Amino acid sequence: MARKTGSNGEKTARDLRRAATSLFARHGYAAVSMRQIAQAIGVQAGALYLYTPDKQSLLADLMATHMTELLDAWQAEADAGAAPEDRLEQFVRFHIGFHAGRPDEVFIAYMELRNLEPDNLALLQKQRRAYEDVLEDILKSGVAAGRFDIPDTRLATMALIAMLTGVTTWFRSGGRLTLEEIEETYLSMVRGAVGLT
Amino acid sequence: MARKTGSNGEKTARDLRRAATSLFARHGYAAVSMRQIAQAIGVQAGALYLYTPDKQSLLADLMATHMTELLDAWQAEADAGAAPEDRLEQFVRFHIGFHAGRPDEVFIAYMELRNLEPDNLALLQKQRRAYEDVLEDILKSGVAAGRFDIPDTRLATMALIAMLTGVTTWFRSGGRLTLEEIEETYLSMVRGAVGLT
DNA sequence: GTCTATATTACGATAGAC
DNA sequence: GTCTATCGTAATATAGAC
Repeated sequence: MARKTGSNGEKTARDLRRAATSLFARHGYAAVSMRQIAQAIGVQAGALYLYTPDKQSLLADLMATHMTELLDAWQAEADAGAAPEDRLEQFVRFHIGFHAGRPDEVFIAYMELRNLEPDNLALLQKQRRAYEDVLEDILKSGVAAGRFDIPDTRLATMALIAMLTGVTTWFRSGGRLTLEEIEETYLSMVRGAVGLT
Repeated sequence: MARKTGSNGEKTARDLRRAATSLFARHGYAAVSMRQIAQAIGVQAGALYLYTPDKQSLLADLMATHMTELLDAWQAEADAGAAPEDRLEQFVRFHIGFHAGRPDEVFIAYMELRNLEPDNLALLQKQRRAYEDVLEDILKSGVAAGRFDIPDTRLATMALIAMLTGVTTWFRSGGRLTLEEIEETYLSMVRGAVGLT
């Protein structure tokens, strides 16, 4: 009971982020008004400005938070000492699992880059690049160990991330395939694509 | 000289489509105003309504035209009688080549679905599905012929199209790699992913 | 912390002159 | 075919009461 009666700030702050994430993903940042967000959480539009200095900062914060969580989650479970093929498998499972559980955040992180102002865009591109480098490092180590057959690790990185991230555009929990089945299929395609026998 | 002096309608109509395509791709449909489009082609905002009944129709028309051109272009060069692995190669080269030459249209076709009104969305999803079926038919024929090793052709279709379309997000003519080099690399990754030896 | 009220600006679309 | 002018609406953001 850290908060006073009638004071709802922390809950409203959480609701705001959740509502904005959902609305931005569904309709796009530019198409969503502050009034819509306010209505979704049951406050007046003016009250939103207690929690964010402006609409742009809200978008930038949602995107940066998502990328930070992504990078932290990987750091927490990565095993840098494992063999390249095992690290690749771990990455594929991690990427699909993490992204499938956050379809709205992923959608925003990929679709709303163009609505970020320059400073915010620069930060996000740095974070994306750091995540791409995670996979590229794995591919490089596999090539160095003679386990992977990849002419250009940068190109393969972009290709594989695009393939894996695409899952979020059509995956729905409870659909035709379980996440485990999808992971298996994608893993075998990724293995084939990098030339693992 | 089919047109009268001082009459510029056909050129303006072309300019309108080109400017709208560029602006929608760069900033997003919802973020672009009719005034911006008008300014880009040097007319007043009101004049745009001589060429489109409204902003939504303009978007829907651009997207449907792109998909129609994509499907027609494939029909014009597809060789349905060839062996599965040859048809797959042809599709990969076609897809990369066609999409790399139209980055703005591709961007819009994938990003602005959520801004289409229901009737327009239904048409576009039908067209997308038809294009996805092109690849899935190839994969199915390869599986039937014992040439491809694919547990789920629908899943593989979505994965491969996501991978191939991703090229447009970073490919720039004159960059580090030529389109031919990219085609070769992607082709070898696709071959591996479908289990072609 | 949330409210009402409002300043300011911009939007999509239309009317009618030329 | 394009213009100017404008209607009606809605946007972001702020001010100040409670």
